Amino acid sequence: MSFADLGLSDELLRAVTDSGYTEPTPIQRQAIPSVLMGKDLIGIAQTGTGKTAAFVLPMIDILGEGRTRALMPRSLILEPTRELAAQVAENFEKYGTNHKLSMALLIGGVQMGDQVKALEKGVDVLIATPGRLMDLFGRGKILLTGCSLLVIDEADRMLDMGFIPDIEEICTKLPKNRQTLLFSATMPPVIKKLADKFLNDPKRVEVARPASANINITQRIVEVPGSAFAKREVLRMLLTQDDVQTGIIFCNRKTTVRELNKSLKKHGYRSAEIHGDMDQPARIAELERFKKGDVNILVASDVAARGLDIKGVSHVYNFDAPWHPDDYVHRIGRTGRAGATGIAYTLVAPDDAENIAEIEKLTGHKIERVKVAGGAAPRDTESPKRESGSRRRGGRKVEAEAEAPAERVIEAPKREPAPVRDAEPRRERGGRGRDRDDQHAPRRQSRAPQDEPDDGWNGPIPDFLNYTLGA
DNA sequence: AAAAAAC
Repeated sequence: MSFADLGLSDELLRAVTDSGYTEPTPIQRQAIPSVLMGKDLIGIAQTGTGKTAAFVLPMIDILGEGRTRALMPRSLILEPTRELAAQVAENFEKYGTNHKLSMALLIGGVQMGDQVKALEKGVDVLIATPGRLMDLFGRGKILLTGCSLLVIDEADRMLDMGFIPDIEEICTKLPKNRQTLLFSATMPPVIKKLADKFLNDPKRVEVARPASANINITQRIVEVPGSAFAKREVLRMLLTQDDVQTGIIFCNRKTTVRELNKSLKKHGYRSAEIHGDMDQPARIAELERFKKGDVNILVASDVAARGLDIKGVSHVYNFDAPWHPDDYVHRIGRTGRAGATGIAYTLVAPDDAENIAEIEKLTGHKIERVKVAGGAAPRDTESPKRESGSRRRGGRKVEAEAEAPAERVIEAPKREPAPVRDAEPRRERGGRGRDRDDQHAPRRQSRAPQDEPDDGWNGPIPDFLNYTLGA
């Protein structure tokens, strides 16, 4: 089965081929022909399954066929987050290169001016988050009566975020006689009711949850003490031990994201951060730095957990075990994409045990526990020669994975001794090749005293390093 | 409990 068998136009097939895709995914195979026939659709699927192309491709052909000059928007795609909306827009550009479709990306956090201008010129596709769409609608800038095609993406996420009333209201502003596609990873009753209300005899398409099915992702749990300080130590061990090309580290809180990123940068890692307290341009900029490879580590809140498609993410770290098991599935799904392999570590403090039980119940399998061996390393290595910078960053395996097959042991990287705590963090004395970091100097000046523990080895050796951790 | 989303 190839894309050519799905009934798509030649121009579209060319764009797909040029993008490097040869074979449709299961959801694309099932959904595309029926969407092309104008049927309503419920897709039980999440990103990573090829869901986006499953609606973008047929939409491009549908809109391309009925082309008159678009005076009013002819289709609307609703997304829960700005990032996802932007990503769908990218898909339209990529696959729509051979069509002359116009679109408007209507998301918050950015100036309204350009969006209004696009709307005034007339567009074929609106890609929007609910808030900004409602805002623009309220200001009389959009007429939705020409939208005969509606996509509600990530409906369960919309529910989580309290968008369902907005969605319902938006639905009533669209013509009754339209085609509606609804995608959701799960089908809670509220979503089922929404579908019953706004879809007409939909075709139902379901594909396996990638998390339970994706054998490309190696999942591991590392048990750690509860403190953020200890977690950061273990995380750095893991980053050093593995050859982390591109990694995303998820935290449960925005404050943790900020603290961790700051800490990693202090330790010489090239990292960026993304969370909802940053304005949109900053989010885009950080994401871009990560995508381009200016940095290889992205510290993120759950704003980045779902749907973000970044190529070549080799590692995902859950700095905190996520509150909801679904989020675990989404987070680790940032790696192991498109047939690649990936590794997902979850740091589990005593408090996180409950969350882990939920996760294992959901995914249906027990996650392998690995140990971080702190051993006697810190004291043994008390040699002033051991300067640390390049070693930590090198990404070489500190320790071959020598261990009993049943139980992997991760050795603590050798480190410099812990001298008396001094006010001036010692790596700023130079000699560690961190000149590049000097551009961050202004930020250092404003360092708050409570940031001190970030400095890891300026303080006393943490007790936990003298034990073997793990189950 | 957290994060997200309009200004």
